[in-house]
Amino acid sequence: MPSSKITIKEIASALGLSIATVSRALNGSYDIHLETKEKVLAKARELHYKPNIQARNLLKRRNNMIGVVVPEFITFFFPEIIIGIQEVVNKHGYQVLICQSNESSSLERKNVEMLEDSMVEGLIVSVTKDSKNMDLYERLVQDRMPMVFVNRVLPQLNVNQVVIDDRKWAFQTVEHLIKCGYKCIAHLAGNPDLSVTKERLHGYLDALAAYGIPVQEQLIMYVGIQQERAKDGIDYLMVLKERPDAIFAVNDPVAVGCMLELRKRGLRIPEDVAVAGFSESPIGKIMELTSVSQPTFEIGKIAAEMLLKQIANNDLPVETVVLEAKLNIRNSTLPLNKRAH
Amino acid sequence: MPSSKITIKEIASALGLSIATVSRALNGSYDIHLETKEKVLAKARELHYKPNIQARNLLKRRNNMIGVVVPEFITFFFPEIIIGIQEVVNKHGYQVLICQSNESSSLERKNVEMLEDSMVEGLIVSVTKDSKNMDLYERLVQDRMPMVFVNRVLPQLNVNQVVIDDRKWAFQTVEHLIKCGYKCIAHLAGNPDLSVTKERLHGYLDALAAYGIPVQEQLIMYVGIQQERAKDGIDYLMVLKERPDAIFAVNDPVAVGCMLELRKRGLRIPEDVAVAGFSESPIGKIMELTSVSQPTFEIGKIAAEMLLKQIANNDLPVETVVLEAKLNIRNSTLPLNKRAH
DNA sequence: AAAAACTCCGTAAACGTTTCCGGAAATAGA
DNA sequence: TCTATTTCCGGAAACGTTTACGGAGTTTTT
Repeated sequence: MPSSKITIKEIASALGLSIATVSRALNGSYDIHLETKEKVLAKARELHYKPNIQARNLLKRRNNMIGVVVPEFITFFFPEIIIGIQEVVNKHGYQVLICQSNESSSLERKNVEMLEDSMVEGLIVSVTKDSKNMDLYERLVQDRMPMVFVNRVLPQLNVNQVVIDDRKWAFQTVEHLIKCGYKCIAHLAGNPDLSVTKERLHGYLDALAAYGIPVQEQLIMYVGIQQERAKDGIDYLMVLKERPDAIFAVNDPVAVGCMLELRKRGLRIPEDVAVAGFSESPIGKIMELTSVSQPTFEIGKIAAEMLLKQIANNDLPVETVVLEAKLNIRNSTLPLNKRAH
Repeated sequence: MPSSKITIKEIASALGLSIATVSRALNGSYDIHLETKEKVLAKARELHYKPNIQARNLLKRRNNMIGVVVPEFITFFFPEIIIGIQEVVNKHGYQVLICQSNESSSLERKNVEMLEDSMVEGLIVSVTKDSKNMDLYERLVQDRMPMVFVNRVLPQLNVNQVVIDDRKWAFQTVEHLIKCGYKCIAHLAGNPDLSVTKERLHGYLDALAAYGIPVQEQLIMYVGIQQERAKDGIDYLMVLKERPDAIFAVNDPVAVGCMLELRKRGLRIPEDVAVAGFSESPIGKIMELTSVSQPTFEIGKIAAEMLLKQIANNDLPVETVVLEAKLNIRNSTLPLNKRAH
């Protein structure tokens, strides 16, 4: 019963030893007689001794914790990244404090400050969709807080990053649409301040340019990144004089929203309108949505490794790691000759 | 730049005060001259002073952390519960250490032990599908660790729980199928050791009994709780002499797996086979799956409140809270007269 | 046989706080 | 003016560890 009150001191007095000897017995094996070491270990087991890591941490000026801040963890994406992170850091004796900012930059700020107060040794961050806390992160960089940004980054910030080449993969996706014979390709973009929004839009424009297709401003609409926002995009696109025959959405939720909305209107996918997404999701897969899959676990693992390295040596040069991705083609986009008519 | 090294001592010597006064100035307002208090606060701001909570925690013998162990957090279910938990505990200055056991009871054990070593003040747990760590939790109960179990519980354990009445809602779901006119209702059950498996099976049997339908053992199959496992169930059920015209699945993933597998075989839902799930998921909703929705956020919130109460007073009687749920009827189950033929 | 080296252990300081206790100075009461 | 009270502050202990230092006892070296 007196389980949580057992300290090194109790063991010492129970055995007529000093706390120093007990500590040595429990930790290493230097300067300690084997016999007394075993006596101590036995007594520790008997009393259900658990070391107080807070005391240890205080002394060593660390706490074996890192913080993770993500915009949400309802969908599979960030949870998978987090699992990757945990897999790596747990092996090194670290625990992870996970915060979700619910896409609110003020909550994000609060979370980061809470983690700072908790004295985490480092931070892995993916910012909210409005990316508003530049000042906060600038201060943290200045205060030399080890940090790694993943997926949604702040390009202006000189800090470690783990990303994929959103621009390149957006290019490939749109190129695929072009090669399928789609003539009028719209883009539903995300929140304008988001790094991934800009990159993917860039890739879309690159592809059009590469194939000599003139850009039509009216085919680009910023709808955000949530499924429910797709309706606005469809409402708008479907009444254009020149109606698009394909849509490249900024991500899978929006693409899925498009598919549901198009179906509601009795339009066939891909015969009437093709749809492609980004950051392949389980739902997208089930709905046969063409999309780019990201190496989520890998992102987490790499980010964690970079962070641990930086914690160990805070003078390492800042690094950006770009991971590979993959375009998975499914029935939401098909070449002309394979489409039913 | 000397940001993280500023202690109360630095402030004291910079101002020619004792650390005691500085501490008083920073904390409360007793026994302190207003003027010196303000001087201290100003200096603290100037030096970017951040209190060392580890030292404080050591002294106060707490650490403002609780642990959460869930079997997974890839799907929406547990993340939503976790958000509910965080919302409550953050308000009380607590942080949450989140662990996922990946449905492995040995990893679950490791996680719990890690959390114990981290000296969390309490634990919220949902066990893995094989529910194997009874001894561990018994010890924790004996050691008076504040704990609340959610969703997947250990009924033999005398500990706080937050659940829904799985049996009742399974009953209602199957009753709905019966009232729709389905004559041969199969049940794909989860892992046999899981509390929810047993309860939902119970509800299924209750409903059959209530409507005088004889139980047919061959219509019940334990397939587990994962989407991929649904194929086994369909493979088996679809070759029975008396083929079922409705399936009640233990949860949404299995139900979704059924729908996909049935579609592959060209069977129509619900005309050829109806499908109902449990614990409504976003994917299920999109696929028009009839299911029981659980109040996930609420589960988290209530569990957190119970845990905080128990942390504050460890002598409270053990309690089981049963929350309401809701049966949402969709196109995967339709009454005879509404089905297309 | 004395000096040197090695084993093993205890003392005490340190990590950064909070808080009890006592005391000096200032104010109040008589 | 002298005592009683109040206001404000410093000293020091405590939380549970780890570890540098020194020293007693034993073993090895010369």
